Amino acid sequence: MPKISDEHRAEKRQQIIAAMLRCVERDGFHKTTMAAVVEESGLSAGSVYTYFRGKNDIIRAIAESGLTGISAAIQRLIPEKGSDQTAPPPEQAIEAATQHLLDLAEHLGVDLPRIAMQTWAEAARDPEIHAVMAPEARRIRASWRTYAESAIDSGLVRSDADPERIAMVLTGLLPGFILQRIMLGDVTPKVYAAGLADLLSGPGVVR
Amino acid sequence: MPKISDEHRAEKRQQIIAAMLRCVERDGFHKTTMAAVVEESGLSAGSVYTYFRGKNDIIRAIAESGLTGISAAIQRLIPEKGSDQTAPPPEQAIEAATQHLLDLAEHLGVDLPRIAMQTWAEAARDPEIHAVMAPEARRIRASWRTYAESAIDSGLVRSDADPERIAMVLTGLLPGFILQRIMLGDVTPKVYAAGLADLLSGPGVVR
DNA sequence: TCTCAAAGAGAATGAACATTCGTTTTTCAA
DNA sequence: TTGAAAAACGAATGTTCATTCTCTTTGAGA
Repeated sequence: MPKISDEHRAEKRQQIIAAMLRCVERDGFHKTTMAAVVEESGLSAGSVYTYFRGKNDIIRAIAESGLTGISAAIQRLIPEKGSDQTAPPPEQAIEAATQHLLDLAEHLGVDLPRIAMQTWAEAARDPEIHAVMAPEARRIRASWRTYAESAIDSGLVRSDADPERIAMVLTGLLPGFILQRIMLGDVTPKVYAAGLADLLSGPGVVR
Repeated sequence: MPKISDEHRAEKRQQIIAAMLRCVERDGFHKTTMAAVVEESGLSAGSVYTYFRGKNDIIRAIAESGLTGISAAIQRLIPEKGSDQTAPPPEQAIEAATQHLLDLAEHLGVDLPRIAMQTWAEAARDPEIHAVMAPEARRIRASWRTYAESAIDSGLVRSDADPERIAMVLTGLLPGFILQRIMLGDVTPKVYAAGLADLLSGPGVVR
């Protein structure tokens, strides 16, 4: 009985997802046709439908895998609890996070900013997509919160600061980076981080 | 010859745009049907098509009016050139800008964050929409840049800081606010600004 | 080697949708 | 009041698209 292994099944699903990602980059979710996904994947219509229940099922899969890994990348910036290492300053943390985003995009061979935009738009209108994406958003916020606590402990931020609020601001900087990449195309992790450093250094005297 | 005045024409167009905005809030651009816009507007299909060439034409009109007024609102935060007034600190500027966004949404009676998300997604995939939206994005950046220059002059930011970089960060905070409103729903202008204030105050000693 | 269940293919199907078109209603200059 | 031109209407149209269905191929186990 020729039955595909779970492994092969996962591979094929990935192949289809990758095909749809390439389409979504160009056309967004609702302007990509299944015919385009079929062609891009190199499979046939019938075949695609044996791996996914339908178009919405592929969209859900993309939303789920979405920005997975961003929260983990932020976690890595945070020194172990109880270690004597100090947290990096916020501008370094933001540079690392945005750079990680670009590296991830290059690794996947997709235009991550454009795809992120499409999935956020989908989350904004479809409660089901919102539900699958919200946990990662919460994880990203939580990672920044842990970072903020660590930054407070390290003396980088005043001790009576509220880590959750700080996490909101740091979380907010990422979509701002992505949107400006799309709309203006000129931001890079380095200059973005430098801007934050300028802002953070306050009215410090020059040299 | 019964011909509609330009004024009446503009009113009708506005009525149709408002109807489509209500649809887009729920369904996004490509899942709202013209039938839905027709019903929501209270007009007939034929009538809608005498005011707009087609669906894309309405989308373009929405993208054009988009976030108009945000850059102007930011401009208002900046003291007159040569005046002896000092610029507000960044956290106050961000609070005012985000609050203005929410006020504008309430005034228009629409869910501006959701609609902004949809238009950005559209800009990310359609060069024509990108082209009509980019100028306002540039204006917003330019307004923040002028603010940054003013903040430097006022001694709020170190004098060797680069105003363009600072503008990138401040510009980036707005979409970050909007996305977190959609995904997590908990940010408000006050707490967002307070988070920025915490971050900006650096390792200051408490009291 | 043979069998048969499952995978793959791609044409066919039917629903959904944007737009048009023929008709009716409204408006206003004469 | 009237007539003609424009606006409004909404059923009809033709296309596009997701999904299904039937047929063919594949390959693991007997």
